[in-house]
Formats: sequence, structure tokens, C-alpha cells
Amino acid sequence: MPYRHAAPKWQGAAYAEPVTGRPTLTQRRREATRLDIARTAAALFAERGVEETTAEEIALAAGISLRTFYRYFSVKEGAVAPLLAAGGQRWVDLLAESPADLPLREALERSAVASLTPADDAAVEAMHWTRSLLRDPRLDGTWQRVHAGSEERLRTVLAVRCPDGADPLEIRLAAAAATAAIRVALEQWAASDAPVTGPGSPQDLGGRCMRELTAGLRLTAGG
Amino acid sequence: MPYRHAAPKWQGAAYAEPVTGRPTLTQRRREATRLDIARTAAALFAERGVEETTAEEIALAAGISLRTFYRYFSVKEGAVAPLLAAGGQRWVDLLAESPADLPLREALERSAVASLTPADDAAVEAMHWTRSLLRDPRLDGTWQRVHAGSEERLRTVLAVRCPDGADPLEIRLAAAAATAAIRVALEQWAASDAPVTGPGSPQDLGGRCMRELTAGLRLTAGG
DNA sequence: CGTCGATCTGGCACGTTGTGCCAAGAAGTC
DNA sequence: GACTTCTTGGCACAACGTGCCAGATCGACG
Repeated sequence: MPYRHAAPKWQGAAYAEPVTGRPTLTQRRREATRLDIARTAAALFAERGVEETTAEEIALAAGISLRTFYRYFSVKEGAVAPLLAAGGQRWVDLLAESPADLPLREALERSAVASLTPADDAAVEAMHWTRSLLRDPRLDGTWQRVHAGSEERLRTVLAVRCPDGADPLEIRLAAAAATAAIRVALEQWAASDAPVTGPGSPQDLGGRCMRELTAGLRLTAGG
Repeated sequence: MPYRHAAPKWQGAAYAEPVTGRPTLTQRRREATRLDIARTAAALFAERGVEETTAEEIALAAGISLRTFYRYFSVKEGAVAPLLAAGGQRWVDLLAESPADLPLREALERSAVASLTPADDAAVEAMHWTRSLLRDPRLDGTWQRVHAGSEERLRTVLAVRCPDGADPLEIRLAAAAATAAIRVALEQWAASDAPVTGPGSPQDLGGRCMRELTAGLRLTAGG
């Protein structure tokens, strides 16, 4: 059950992205609706369980039709993916922006810890949703899929930063191991009752995992 | 969609497992049927794709009813899990049996490589099925789930081998990273056209990945 | 051997999932 | 305002996955 996410074809001339500034109004409205649905679904899933929540209920609660719901998310369980994937997205973005002369292992660790440090209320909220949602085994698939997406994007960024002749296997391994480290840190945190900051927090556990890992991975690129 | 696998309740007095020898005849027949379905499903999935294969077709081809199919596998895509999970099962079994005085990182690497080295025709067959099945994105979820299962079982075995005060986070990380390494090796092999032995084979790539990893993971237990 | 209890099986009904199709409305361009 | 492109929701529909029930089958025991 792939997450096709009802990819709109922004290839038409009409909704072309303006050269300057951000995406068009329609695009932003669409993204807002997407997040609306995600929050609605998260609330229902956390309150009454995934199994006991129908796609129609989510749609109705979000003020849209069932058919439209499936245009935003091709799978019911995937409706909460935007909340679960936000951190991972930030991670690869930060890594891509980090200074090129920084040793790769350092860049990886710093960006990971930074992405696990909630920057605003939305990030704190997303972490709490993560903790709630991870209690439902029916979202395991979504959780795995989200990290598979992170892993792939991370692989791309790593490939850019690494010397041209880098072994693809090494890159894949580094991306997979690093993603697994973040996942483990989040799972461990979610299973505990630690707050989002301080000892036992995601950035604490994540930092420990990443250090444990990068101490051995031969990521010799960079400074 | 959790894999409940229609767990039979072998708690009744009737089908109690004999103290000696293997499981009862009924149990073995059940396992055989399970593998039958798995092979049938794999053949259909590989031939015509997961999307285009209905659960009823698998059931019919395997000589059972649709209802019975769902008693063996609660999700259509999960029907091939036994084939994909065989290697991982062997891995944790080998690790659990490996000598206790062997350094953990050595034991991990050796058992991993051994489990990736096809021991019989069935193992070779399973590897070829793996390669075929990994081409269908609709089996990504099953693939991830299989490794999630391996990771959990590996965690259990590692916990037994590690000193009592071992950090749970460290154990989880090691299990996750090692599982990811094997997964990457298999994915890389499946994407190539390398044979099941020699350079580029699963045990070759798996060994490289594990060495890369264990060189850094602080698995200081054992000799 | 035959009885008994537990399990396996298949058929049916049923709610839910997810998609194709189409017409109506809204957004953006000229 | 005319035109194009995209979004929306309603309908129909195949497939999915489960609860339920009656019949067959298995294993134990006397």
C-alpha cells in the first residue's frame, strides 16, 4: 500500500510556481488542509484507536468528503504521516544546509540533535502526537514508512556530500544506520515518560545514539 | 494492519505438544500449508504483481478457500513473509547458539554472514524470491515488517548475552543498526544481478556492512 | 473400536477500504 | 469575461478483512 499521496500535477501552465517567493496560494491552502486532516486524524486515532476510527469519520471531522480524504492520503493510516515525518524532513534539510567543511559525522550528529530539539510549539506538539500514536500497533507500518522516506532522502544528501568515488553500499549503510538511530531514540523516548527536553529527551537519546554510531562509521568525507 | 497470523491456541489439552520430539502432526501440516501458500503467493506476485493478484486467486491456486487464507495471513501482502523472514530467523537462531565466550561483535558478524550463506536449495530459492519480490513497491511494508520482527528478536538475544547492567538504549541501537545493515546488504544485492555466492553476494555485502558497523558499536560484552 | 472435546475448514453476510468516473465549482491566466 | 486547469463530492464498484455458524477432521482416552 504505497503512499501515492494523490500527487497533483503541477505541470500545467495555470498553477505554475512563481519564480519569486513561495508556492502559490492554492498550493499553500492544500498543504494547510493536509495538516488539518493530519491533526484531526491524530486526535481521533489517539482518542479511540486506529481500528475503531473510520476514514469517513476523519473526513467528516475535518470538514471534507470521504472522496477528498483519499485524494490527500491514499491510505487511512497514512493520514498522520505529515506529523511523524516533520522531524525527519527538518533533519535532512539541516544537513543539506550545514557547512561543507564540517566533517560529515559531525554534521550528521549536529543536524540530528537539532532536528530533535523542538524549535516551536508545532514541533513540541508533533512530538507529543508521536508518543501517542506510537502506542497503536496499527501505525507501525506508517512509522516504518516514514523512516524509509527519511532514509532515502538522507541517502541523497549524503551522496552529494561524499567524494565522487564513494561506495554506494557505504552511503546506503550510513543512511540506514543513522535513520535507525533516530528511530530508536524516538521509540525509547516515546516508551518513557521523559519530557521533550532535558535528560531522556529525544535530543539526548538521539545524540547518544548518533555518537555511538558515528564513532565507527567510516564517514571520512569533509574537513 | 498487524500481522496477527491467526495464532492458534495450543493451550487445549487435545493438541498438546508431546514432551519428546517435534510438534504434532497437525502443527506440522499447518506449517507446511503456510509455506505452500507463501510459495504460491510469491509466484503470483512475481508473475503479475501484487496489485493485480487477489487474495482469492492465491487461495484458489493454493487449494484452499478465501476464508482459510485469511486464517493463515491476516493481510494479503503478508503471505510472502515466511519466505522473506526465513533468513532473519536463522540469524538470531545462530547467534543464540554461538559460543558465549566469543566477542559479541564477532558473533554478530559471523552469524549474520552464515545466515546470508544459503545452506540448502530452499535457502537459495528464498533468496531468489526475495529479489523478485523486492521489485514490487507494494511489498515494502511487508519487507519493513519482517525486519522489524528480526530486530525485536535480535534485541532479545542481545539482552541475554549482554552484561546485566547493559544500557537498553545501546541494545536497541545495536539490534536496529545490525538489522539495518543486513537489510541494506540484501536490498543492494537484490538491485544488482550478482549471484547468491561470490563477490557482490549477500554474504559478501552483509559481511562488509557488519564489519563497518561493529568496528564502531560499543559491543564490549563477551571475551 | 467408538465417544468426546478441541481444532480446522469453507461458506455466507457484512462493514470498510480504496479507486474510477463524471459533473459542478473555484482558482489562475490571458 | 472567456478559457484552462485544478479541486471537490457524489456514486458505483471490486477487493479487503472479519464475525459467525455448521460440518469435517484430528487427537486423546477408555
